[in-house]
Amino acid sequence: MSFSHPASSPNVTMADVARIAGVSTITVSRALRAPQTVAPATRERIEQAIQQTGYVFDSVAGSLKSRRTNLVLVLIPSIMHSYLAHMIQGISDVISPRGLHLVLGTTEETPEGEERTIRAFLPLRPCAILMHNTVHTARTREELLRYGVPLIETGDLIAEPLGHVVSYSNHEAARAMTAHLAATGRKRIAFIYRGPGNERTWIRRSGYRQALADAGLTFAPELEVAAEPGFAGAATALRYLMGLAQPADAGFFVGDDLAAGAMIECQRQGWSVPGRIAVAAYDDSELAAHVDPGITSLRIPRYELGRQAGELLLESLESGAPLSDSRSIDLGFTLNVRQST
Amino acid sequence: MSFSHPASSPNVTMADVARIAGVSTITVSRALRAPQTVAPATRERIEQAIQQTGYVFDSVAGSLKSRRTNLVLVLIPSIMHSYLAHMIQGISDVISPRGLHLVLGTTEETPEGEERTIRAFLPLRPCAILMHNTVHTARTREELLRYGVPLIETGDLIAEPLGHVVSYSNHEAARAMTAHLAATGRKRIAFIYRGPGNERTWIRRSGYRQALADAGLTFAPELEVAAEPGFAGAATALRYLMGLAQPADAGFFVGDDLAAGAMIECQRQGWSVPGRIAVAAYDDSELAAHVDPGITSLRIPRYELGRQAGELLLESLESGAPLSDSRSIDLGFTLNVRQST
DNA sequence: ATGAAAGCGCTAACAT
DNA sequence: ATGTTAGCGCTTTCAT
Repeated sequence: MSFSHPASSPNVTMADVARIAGVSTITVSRALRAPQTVAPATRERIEQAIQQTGYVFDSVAGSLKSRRTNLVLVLIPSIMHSYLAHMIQGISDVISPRGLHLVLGTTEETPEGEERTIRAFLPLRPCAILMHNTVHTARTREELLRYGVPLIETGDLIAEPLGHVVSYSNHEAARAMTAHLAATGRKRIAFIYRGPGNERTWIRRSGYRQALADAGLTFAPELEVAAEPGFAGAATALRYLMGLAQPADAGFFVGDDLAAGAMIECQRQGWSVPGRIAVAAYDDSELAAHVDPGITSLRIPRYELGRQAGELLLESLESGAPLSDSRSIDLGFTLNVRQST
Repeated sequence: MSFSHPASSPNVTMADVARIAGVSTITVSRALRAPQTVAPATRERIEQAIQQTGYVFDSVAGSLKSRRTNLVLVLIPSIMHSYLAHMIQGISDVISPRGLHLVLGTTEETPEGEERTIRAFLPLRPCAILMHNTVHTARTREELLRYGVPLIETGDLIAEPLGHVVSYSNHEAARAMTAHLAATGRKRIAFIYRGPGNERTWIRRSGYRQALADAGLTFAPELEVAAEPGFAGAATALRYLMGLAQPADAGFFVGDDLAAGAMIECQRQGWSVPGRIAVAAYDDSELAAHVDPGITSLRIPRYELGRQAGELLLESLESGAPLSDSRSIDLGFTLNVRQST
């Protein structure tokens, strides 16, 4: 597509500012980037020239020569996943004060979508890349490693990351919750996830299965249910589970709002919680804490995940350490037991 | 800050590709941007050279020469406001296929924050700017107009926009809901907003007050309450309203999740809804529709707001029309009446 | 503390 | 359909 709209019309350049201030362009450049290296009096004249002309620095030109942008690419499955908002805010809070900007891309939940998105974004020359995903195509892995900027993966603690990892263990979190349900005497614990599920879903499911095995409970395939998104999906899944020959006595709802939908359905049907069925949620929310009965949930430190990822990114940029010596940070999770279990 | 990390190491340039393909750089450039203007055989050789070298286009250099970036600046109050996610997704869905990238900035809810953010982002030379805000400092207005790219404001239909407007009327929406409450016989209608409130809050309040006047109800200052954020804030506000000498008989909850918090408190206190008090929400949500009783809410077309803003932005970029001939699009709202009123 | 020269990797403008 | 020339606005490098 060709845009006839100029980014900015007859423009004031650094050269103009320099001329007015009676210095060379490089001095203006230094006054902007490292003020302390320019004499106060000179700086003053430059400031005035900038005010007078309304000069706006052009980082496109700056980046071309310096071979360094201030763009951080953040790749997420979808913007609509509200649970990512906290993480993104965490990233933003850390990088913005350092002059870095956040460019948002979505992967549509698939490695292929991620590959397309990355290919579309690399021409921007981001100075770092953060991905809420740990499963990539071979080409993506290769292209990212070749590109050579700091890489951070979030989403799960993985064995062979591309670069840094900041996360918690999905497997352990799901296992801990399932173990809690088993410890409170539940025998028919269902695992309800938002279909069609992604890599993290399967990891969580493996934690669930492991906890069942640990507790000596028999694994029942009919208790693993892919729910349609939304409250209605949760309700449908729950009705199915309660209608089984051997009904579920606990539901572990893995995904945005699934547990809330289930609670509403229990109320509607008159199924007492936790009397008839225990309800547990993967992700904590204000709702989970405030409804009556409160919903037992896993608290994932989403904001902190973003903050730490941002910090790590800044450190990496400053140290210039090679991708190969990467760090893996485990931020853990908390099991908030409430009245629903 | 100085980063020693190169955005990309010893790089393949267009000149390298051109040499290998046996053409000039401009031909490679054309093959990438307008393939149909290059002979198929030539194109083929260029493709191969790109594959072979792993060449990645550098849009920093491209933008410098063409004076045109593909960055769209999207300014929002805060990333944590989940109701904006739909709008941002709408924008993204429209602009991504056209090769534009979304850069996210936050204004911290104040015109001064917005001014700082814009100043920090203008050096990126975004090709368009979208703001979920209609109140700007004088300097911001001046800087944006001078900068000269297409501008879109969302958040409210305003009389004197900087550029285009895509929104609905906050005043009319609040008025319609309040009128509905009055029409169903409520006399003591409370207006509960998330404190400290922003420009949109006051506009909505003016709609509320207008509807009261229209219905011949006396305005009661004690019925306008700034709630603390979160469910607890809504509960506190509600208890206050019910404890008044003349208690409220309807609550219009204006802000994220306030209504849900109120419903929970009603349940806890045993206040029947809508018998003892009617509950209405400014913003529709899945929760509002599914809880029992369902919550009467205003549906704001958030995704569509983003989509249309994106479309308008693309049109503006293509037409190159001056900022002055801007459009104002009213997407309206819907009043979803449910059992809570 | 400041400057001169060179050039980053592309694309506009004008050929042919 | 393809090429030549020039230069976008900065920063690097090397001087002074």
